[in-house]
Amino acid sequence: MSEGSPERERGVLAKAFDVLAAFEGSRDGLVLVELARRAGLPLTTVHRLASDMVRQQVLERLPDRRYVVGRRLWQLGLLARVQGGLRDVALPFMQDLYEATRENVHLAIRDGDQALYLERLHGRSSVPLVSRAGGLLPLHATGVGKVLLAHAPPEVVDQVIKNAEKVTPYTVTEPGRLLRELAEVRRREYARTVQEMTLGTCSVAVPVRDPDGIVLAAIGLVTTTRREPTRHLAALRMAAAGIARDLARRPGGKSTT
Amino acid sequence: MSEGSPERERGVLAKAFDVLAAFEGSRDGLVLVELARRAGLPLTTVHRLASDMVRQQVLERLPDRRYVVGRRLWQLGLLARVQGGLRDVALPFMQDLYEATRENVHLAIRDGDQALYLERLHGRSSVPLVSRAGGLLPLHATGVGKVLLAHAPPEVVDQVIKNAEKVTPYTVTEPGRLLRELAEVRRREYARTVQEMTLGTCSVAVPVRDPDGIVLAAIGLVTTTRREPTRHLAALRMAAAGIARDLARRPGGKSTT
DNA sequence: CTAAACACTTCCACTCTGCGGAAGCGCCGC
DNA sequence: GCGGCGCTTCCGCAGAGTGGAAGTGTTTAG
Repeated sequence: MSEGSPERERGVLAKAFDVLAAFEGSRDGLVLVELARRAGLPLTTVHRLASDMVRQQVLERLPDRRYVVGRRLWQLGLLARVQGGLRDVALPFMQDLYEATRENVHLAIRDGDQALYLERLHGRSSVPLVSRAGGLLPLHATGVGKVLLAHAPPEVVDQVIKNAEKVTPYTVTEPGRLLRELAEVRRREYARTVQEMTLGTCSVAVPVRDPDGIVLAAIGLVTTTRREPTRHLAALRMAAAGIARDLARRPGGKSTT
Repeated sequence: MSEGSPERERGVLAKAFDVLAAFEGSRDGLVLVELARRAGLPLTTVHRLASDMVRQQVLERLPDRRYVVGRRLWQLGLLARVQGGLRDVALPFMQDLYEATRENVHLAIRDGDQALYLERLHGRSSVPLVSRAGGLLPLHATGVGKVLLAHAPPEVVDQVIKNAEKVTPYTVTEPGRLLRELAEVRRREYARTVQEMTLGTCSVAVPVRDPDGIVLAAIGLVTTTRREPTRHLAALRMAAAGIARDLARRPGGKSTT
């Protein structure tokens, strides 16, 4: 294969996960030929792998020939305690925050040069967003992302700034401006964005720290531009402090990553 | 292999999912030898498979040699829209229900002869429980389970009743008594249990129906025995009706399973 | 109505991946 | 120092997995 890695990299298992990864850009499932195309594998190979995974209930084949990710993968995925179970500790505080504000509530961690959303709470009256649990969004264009970036190692900051692209016309991508923003985030301990990820929305986010003061995650709110999110700053900080407190109280005390 | 199924069943993929399944009974991760034992596979085979899955970030190996399920599997698992995305539709209603009652809120579907929990919401003051999202519990011993069982095909009811075992001394397992309870659940459209799954707790659950009236899921509350859960019946029914209404409004209109 | 396009299934000769017991290493407890 | 435990590496080879080709069935366009 052309990946420049050990040729044993492309065994059955690797191919199976290529197939599963193909669903990441999909909303409504994929027919076999499209699945093969996205996975970058021959049709027959994908046919066989997909059939095996349907048998395992990892994939499901709908009557209209589309494949979707199956419940078995969902069940197995839930066995993961991402960031040491941070999501489970944070969830009650996120619920409190949702109740208090009725806005979208996000919890995210840094995953390389992106923000990985651990959870998103929202109500039926919350502004619709592109974020979802398990999803990745740019660090430079989101509130939680800016908090995470502000506390990232310098090489990550350099990489993100070098590759920063506009998502909306308002997305800040100029290196100098971004660096000043990140310094401001560290100084005042919160980030605020206006229409940088989605037009019509703005956000505010604060860091969640471990007992050693290391920033593990960011928690944030997203509202419409008609509602100023920083008025919820006190509530956000209370939620972040509560999460930090409960993390400190746990036997392990620290995350496993 | 001795499974009596097609011999191709035991390929690499099947073994890999055997390995992942081994984590289902685990809380704190597994060392290699324990993983091999639980997966029922030779040590060398599991070593190779586990190393491949670590490379894929599907598993993670901790400094103390334990393996845990990794964030990649979590991310891929979240691509599944179990029961057609029912959880996502139901979540705002579950949040409302949690706010109104401050108790554990469950959403479950029937998975063969067990209850599969799609989501569980709880606060820091809610009574601790064994249930978790992605987990399975017996149909005959839980509130949501009894609702699901009451609306299951007769062969499922027969199987569950035949195999019913006590989880606590209060678990109802006598066939006649169970059948009468299920008839009562159908008549009054809710189930109530007292200490059948966990001592000190009781529960109430109601059906969630699709536009054709088919019971898709059950939503329920679990409280301590000191707090009568049926006083929340009206709130539960409102939540179930709201979920049903939103399900009916969706383009697909129906679940995909 | 017909042809083209598309999605999918099955075949099968062949390659090379994946197999797992054995041997050996390192660490820990007694 | 020894035994037990967890883990890593080796390696010959059997058969699992490969994928292009051919064929089937359905849908779409003219």
